Amino acid sequence: MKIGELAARTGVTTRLIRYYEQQDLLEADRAPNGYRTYAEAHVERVSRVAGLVQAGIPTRLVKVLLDAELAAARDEPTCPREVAEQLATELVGVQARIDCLTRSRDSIRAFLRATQNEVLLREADKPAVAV
Amino acid sequence: MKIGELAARTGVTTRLIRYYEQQDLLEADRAPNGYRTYAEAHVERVSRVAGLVQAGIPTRLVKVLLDAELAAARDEPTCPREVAEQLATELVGVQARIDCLTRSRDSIRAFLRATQNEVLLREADKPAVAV
DNA sequence: CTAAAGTTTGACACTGGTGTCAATGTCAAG
DNA sequence: CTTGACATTGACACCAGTGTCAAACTTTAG
Repeated sequence: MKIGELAARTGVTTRLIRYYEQQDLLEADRAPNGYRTYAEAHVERVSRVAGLVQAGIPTRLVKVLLDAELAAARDEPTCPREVAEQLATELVGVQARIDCLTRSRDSIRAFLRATQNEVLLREADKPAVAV
Repeated sequence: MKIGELAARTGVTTRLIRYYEQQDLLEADRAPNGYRTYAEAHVERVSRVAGLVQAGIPTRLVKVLLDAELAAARDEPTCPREVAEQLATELVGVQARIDCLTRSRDSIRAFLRATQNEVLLREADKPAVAV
């Protein structure tokens, strides 16, 4: 699939897809004509990247995270001490973000509930198409 | 307490505290000499603000979120339909971020576990001083 | 009284993530 | 072959969040 389709399927602009590639978060094969070509797996990847970036993780770290994820997937026991420590550090940062967001989510819910707007809640909770 | 102390206690630079105030996320009383003075409650508030901003919520929205939180605290049934809808929208965004981060957190954990770095995990999990 | 530390406002500047535009190339449909 | 949709690269630009520095004032310590 070409970049346009990938963009459409992920809701991420082509501009950003190229940017992420430039930041080394993505790799793309090239068709003989120079066009980038993507496989199914890239849809997921792009969504994840965009999600993390939107959640305030700088691209540099997104790379580290996703790389570790890959390494784990095909369990490579190789892990330079230093990388592990960096991840551990990052872990607490991520957890802090989660806690903070969770708290806000809960207050938003409480607020909507308290103001007779449960209707909106139902709508918001269902999808869960999150990546 | 003055801005310096507040900064020390929250780990947020004075620069940012002033910035947040300028963005209308914070209010500060002024001592006769012009110095900003803060109450205990501000420690919490500043931490929350910084946390949300770090989690990728733009300051404009942070204001909306925290305002709703306050309103809910002293249950004001007042809630312009429009605000409720904005919050509902924001809610799904927040939830998406949470899901994405949670997923990454779990993979980091799995990775560290898989590479015999449990030691680091213990360290990272304990504190939970999150705000 | 003086020196050091803290505060105030304001300005300049940088970085990272994005939008947008331009010039050029490729491909598919009429 | 021409037209229109989509790709490519590269540049310019913008905004938000931060850092940092400067000049002036206040307060605290010695």
